[in-house]
Amino acid sequence: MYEQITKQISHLIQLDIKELECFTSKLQVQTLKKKELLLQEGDICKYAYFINSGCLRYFYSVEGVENTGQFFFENNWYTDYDSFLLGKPSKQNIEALEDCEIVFLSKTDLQHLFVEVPKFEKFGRIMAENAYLGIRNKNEMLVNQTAEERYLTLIKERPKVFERVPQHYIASYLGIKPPSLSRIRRRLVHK
Amino acid sequence: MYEQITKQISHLIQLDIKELECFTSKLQVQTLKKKELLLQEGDICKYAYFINSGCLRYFYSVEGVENTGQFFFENNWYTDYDSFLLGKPSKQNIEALEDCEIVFLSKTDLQHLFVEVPKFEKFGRIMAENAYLGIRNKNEMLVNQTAEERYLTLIKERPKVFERVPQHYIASYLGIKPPSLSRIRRRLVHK
DNA sequence: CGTTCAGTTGACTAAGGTCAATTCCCGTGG
DNA sequence: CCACGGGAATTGACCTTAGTCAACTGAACG
Repeated sequence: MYEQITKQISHLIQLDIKELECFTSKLQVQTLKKKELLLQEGDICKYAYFINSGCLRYFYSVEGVENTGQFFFENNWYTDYDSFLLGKPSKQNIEALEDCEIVFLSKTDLQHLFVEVPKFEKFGRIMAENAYLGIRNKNEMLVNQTAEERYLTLIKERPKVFERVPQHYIASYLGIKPPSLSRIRRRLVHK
Repeated sequence: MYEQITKQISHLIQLDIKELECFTSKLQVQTLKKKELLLQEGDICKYAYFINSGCLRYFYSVEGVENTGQFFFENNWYTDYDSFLLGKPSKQNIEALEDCEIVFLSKTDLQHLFVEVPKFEKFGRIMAENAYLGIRNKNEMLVNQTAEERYLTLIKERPKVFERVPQHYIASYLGIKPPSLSRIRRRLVHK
């Protein structure tokens, strides 16, 4: 159940059996069917989620239009850090794109962990740093590249996304509508 | 010299005189003239910068076009976290928009600090969390709002920016060109 | 088989970009 | 004190890109 997550943690910080046990005792597991929501807009995000298997996306829903921010696959963490840190209602929805097994850790348990085993502060820092790097990367993509360049970057760097995610979600991730993605694809094959 | 920064730190973590001294002993100061660069694209960002006075922006330069990411004023930290954390060349330029006094802390000193005074791990985590929240906020603005909405949000939430920053930088921050910002402004007064 | 939904395509629209001319603002030096 | 120079901001004419809407195709599933 917790092999993947403990493997990752051990890679990050040196822990003895007892400390590791203290960590895993705080974990919970849940499964999700495809299309189910792990978090809904308006909820306060009280957990950090680790994907054992499956695939998630988060999206904003603005005036009925969905705006996909990112896709996450197995062995990755995700949480709406904004809501999680500040304890305010989330603007995001987190949805299963496939059936998923999710391990999760509550904010209060994480805070206890920081006190009981201060080494976990480092874990907390690295989580935050990774969250930063992820959104920063997405941001640079949106700001510095054209839609076509973003598409090419995604194909090159994360071809897996195209194998596991429907194209209208990819369009939304790229910041365009499905017809535009179609046209970009057509332009590119005709070159 | 270090009053502002120590005040901020003390607010974050409980430190005795000796620990605080350990921190300040690692700080350095530098001044910048308006338009000077604190960091140039291609450099590896080895420092975290705290603004004692003045105002900075960071921007990307892509095919000769500048792309402003954010403005920072006194009593705020900034660093190119991507370059800082990963030790890779920065894609950003950090420029003084006014004459500045900058306090800075090197990455190696920060790492020593984490070892000498582990409480500073918390400081590191909060720095990363804030960096995340900042870019996350900017990203949501770009992704969920139209150019006009972004302009109105900026006026409402950070009117100071309009008092201290030339409009062509603001346009670039909003993700548009100066003529477009001009037209948005005109449309709005005629309503 | 028929329903449903993703993906594509065409015709048209809208938002923002580009380029160039003009005006405004401000600092500097005669 | 005023005139000039230069960059910032505005404006107009035109262009490019993506969005919208609707029709159509095709594959998936019950």
